[in-house]
Amino acid sequence: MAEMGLRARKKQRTRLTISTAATALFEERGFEQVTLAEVARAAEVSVNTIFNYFGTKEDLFFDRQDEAIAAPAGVVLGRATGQSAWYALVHDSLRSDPLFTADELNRDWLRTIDESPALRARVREIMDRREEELASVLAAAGDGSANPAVVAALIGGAHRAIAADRQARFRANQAIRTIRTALARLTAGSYALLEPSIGTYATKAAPLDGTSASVT
Amino acid sequence: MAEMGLRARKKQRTRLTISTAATALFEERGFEQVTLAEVARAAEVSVNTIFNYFGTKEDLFFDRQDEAIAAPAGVVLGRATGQSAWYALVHDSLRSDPLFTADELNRDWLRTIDESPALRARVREIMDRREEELASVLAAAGDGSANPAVVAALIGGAHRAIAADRQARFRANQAIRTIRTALARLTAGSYALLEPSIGTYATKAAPLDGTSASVT
DNA sequence: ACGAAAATATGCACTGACTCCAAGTTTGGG
DNA sequence: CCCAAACTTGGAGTCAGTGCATATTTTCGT
Repeated sequence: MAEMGLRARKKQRTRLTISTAATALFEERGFEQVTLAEVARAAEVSVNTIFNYFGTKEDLFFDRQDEAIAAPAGVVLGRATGQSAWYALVHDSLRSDPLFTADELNRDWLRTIDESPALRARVREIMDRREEELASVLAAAGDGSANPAVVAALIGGAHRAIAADRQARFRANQAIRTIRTALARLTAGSYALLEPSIGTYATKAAPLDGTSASVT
Repeated sequence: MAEMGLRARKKQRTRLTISTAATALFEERGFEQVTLAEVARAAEVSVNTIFNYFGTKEDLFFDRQDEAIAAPAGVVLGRATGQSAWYALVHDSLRSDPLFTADELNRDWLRTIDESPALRARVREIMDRREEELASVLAAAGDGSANPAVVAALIGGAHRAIAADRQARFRANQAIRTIRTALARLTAGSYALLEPSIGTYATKAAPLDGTSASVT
C-alpha cells in the first residue's frame, strides 16, 4: 500500500487538488453558482480531466460518501458477541457515523448542502444506499423474526430524522455544544422508540467452538 | 368549479395532451431515451410550451404527485375520534394511498421508474415530502410523548420498505394477486413492529362539547 | 537506456435540459 | 369590435455531461 508509482501518486495528488479547489469554491459561493469550468481553472486542469476523476459534479462535493454509506452496516457487522444490531448502533453511531458528527468544520459544508437542491437530492440517495447496505448485513445475520429490509428502513428512518434535526440546528446557527447534546438526546429518544420492536434483532450468536454457554 | 372559460378549458386540454403524450413515450422507450423535443412533436406544441406547463422533465411523468405526497397526512387528519395516527394508517393506507396500490396499470409505469435514475431520485424526493407533511400533521396533534418528526420518519421508513418491496415484485414480474397479498402481509408486519412504540401516538381526542365522556 | 505500449490529459464538437427575452397569436371583457 | 391580458413560439444562450481524436507522460520489457 505504501508502494506507489509516480503515476499513482500524481493521480492522487491531482484528484485531491481538484476536490479541494471545488469544495472551497462551492462553500464560498454555493454549489449551483459554481461552474465546472471555474473549478477546472482553479485546479489548473481541463474540464475533461475533472470528468476523468469524478463522474458528476456532485461527486466533487461528496468525495468520501463511501464512508457514510458503509457506516451503519459496518457498525452492525463489527458488533460483539451477544450484542444486537440495535444495541451496537445505539452505542456506536454517535462516535463512528459521519452523519451524526457536529463540529465547526461541518458548518459551511452543511449550509452548502442545505442551499442546493441537487446536493440535498444526493444526500437522499446516500441515505438510501446506507439502508440497503444495512439491510443486506441484517439479512446475512439471518434473524427470521422480522423482515430485514423493514428493520433497516426503520433504523434508516430514525437516522433521517436525526440528520434532519442536525441540519435544522446548524441552519439556526446554534452552538456546537448545544447541537451535540440535542443530537445525543434525539438519538437516544429515537432508538428508545425502536427498542421494543427491534431491540434484540440480529443478536450475534456466540461462536460454536463450545467454550461458552449457548445463548438461545 | 364547473364554470370555466374557453381559455381555461383549452389550457387544461393542452396540459393533458402533453402529459399523456409524454407518459406514453416514456413508458414505451424509457424516460432518459425520450427527449423533450420528441414530446413536443408528439403533443404538437413547442418545447417552450412544455415548460409553460411543467417545471421539469420529471414533472411530466409524475403529473399527480401531489396526491401521493398528501396521502398519509390526509389519512391521519381524517382519522375518527379515538383513533391514533398509527391506527388510521394501518386501516386506510392500502385503500387510499397510491403508493400501495398494485394493478396491471402500474406495471409499465413502475418499470419505467425502475429503469431511470432520475425518476428514482424523484421518488425519493416525493417520499421525503410525504414525511414532512405527515410530520406537520402529527406536530399539530400535539402529542408530546414523542418527537413528531421521528414518528413520521419511522412511518416513512415502513412506507419506503413497502414501496421497495412492491417495486421488486413488479420487477420480478409477479402476478398482481401475488403482489397484493404480499403487500398486505408486509404492511401488516411493518406496522405491527411499530405498534408498541407509536400505536397510540396522536390519538384523536373527543370533541370538547361535553356530550361525551372524557377520554384519558 | 531505449522504444513500444499503456495510461492520462486535453481540445473540439455535440446533445439535451433549462432559462431569458422578444415577438406573435388568441381570448375575454367592455 | 377593439384593447389588454394570457398564452404560444422562436431564437439565442448556459451548463453538465459524452464521445472521439490527438497529444503527452509514465511504465516496462528488453
